[in-house]
Amino acid sequence: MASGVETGFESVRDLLDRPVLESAPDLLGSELVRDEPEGELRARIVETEAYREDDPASHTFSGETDRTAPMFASAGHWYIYLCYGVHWMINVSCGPQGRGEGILIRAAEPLAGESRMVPRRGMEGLELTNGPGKLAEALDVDDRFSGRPVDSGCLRLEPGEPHEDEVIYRSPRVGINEATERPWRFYLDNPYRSEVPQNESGRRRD
DNA sequence: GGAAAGATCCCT
DNA sequence: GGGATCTTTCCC
Repeated sequence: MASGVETGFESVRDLLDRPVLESAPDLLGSELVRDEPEGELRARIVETEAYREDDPASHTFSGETDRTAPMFASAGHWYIYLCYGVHWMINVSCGPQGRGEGILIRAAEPLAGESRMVPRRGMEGLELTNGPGKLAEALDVDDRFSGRPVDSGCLRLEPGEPHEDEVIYRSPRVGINEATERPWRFYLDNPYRSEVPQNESGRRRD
C-alpha cells in the first residue's frame, strides 16, 4: 500500500472487484509501481477511463478474443495493447471473471525515478506522463505485462486515494468515436492530467 | 488473404 | 493538420 495512505480497501483487488463505474474514479490516487534493477519508478494516478462490455467504445464490446482475454479475467489483471501501431495503453481488469470491463490509466504524476523517465521520453516535466502512451513509455511498459496480476511482479498497483482537498472531476472519454456522450473519464485537478484536444465545435465540457 | 481502423503523440 | 507504424479484426 502507498505509504501513509488509508483507502478503506484491504487490497487493490477489492478496490477493482466492483462495477467499473465505481472503481474507475476510486482508482484515482492509487500508485503505479515499476521495479527496475536501477530502482523503483512510481507514479500517482490522476486520470482514468471506464470501459464496459455493453459499451461500443470498448474492445470487449464484440466479445472475448486472444488479445482482450485479460479484460475478461477476474479483477486486477493488466490488459496492455498497442494503439495506432505506436503507443502502449495500460488497462486494469475490473469485476468478476467473465465480465469484460476495465479501466484505462490515462495519466499519472511521477513520484520516484523521474530522472530515468526523461531519456525514455526525450522530454521532461509534464510531458513525461500526461497521456496514456506517454505514461507507458516513461515506465517502460509493454505487452509483456498483459494478462499478469497487478498486485505482484515488476509492474504493480498500490491502493491510495485522493488528498483530502482534491475533487474528482468527470467528462466524456477521449479519442473514441462511439458512445462519446458517456461521461466515463475521471480525473483530479492535477497538472499531469492529459491535454484534451479541442473538438470541432471548439469547446469540450470538462 | 487483403484491407481498414484504431482508447495517440509529435512535428510541421 | 497530418504522418508514423503495426496489430487485430473483419470481410471477402
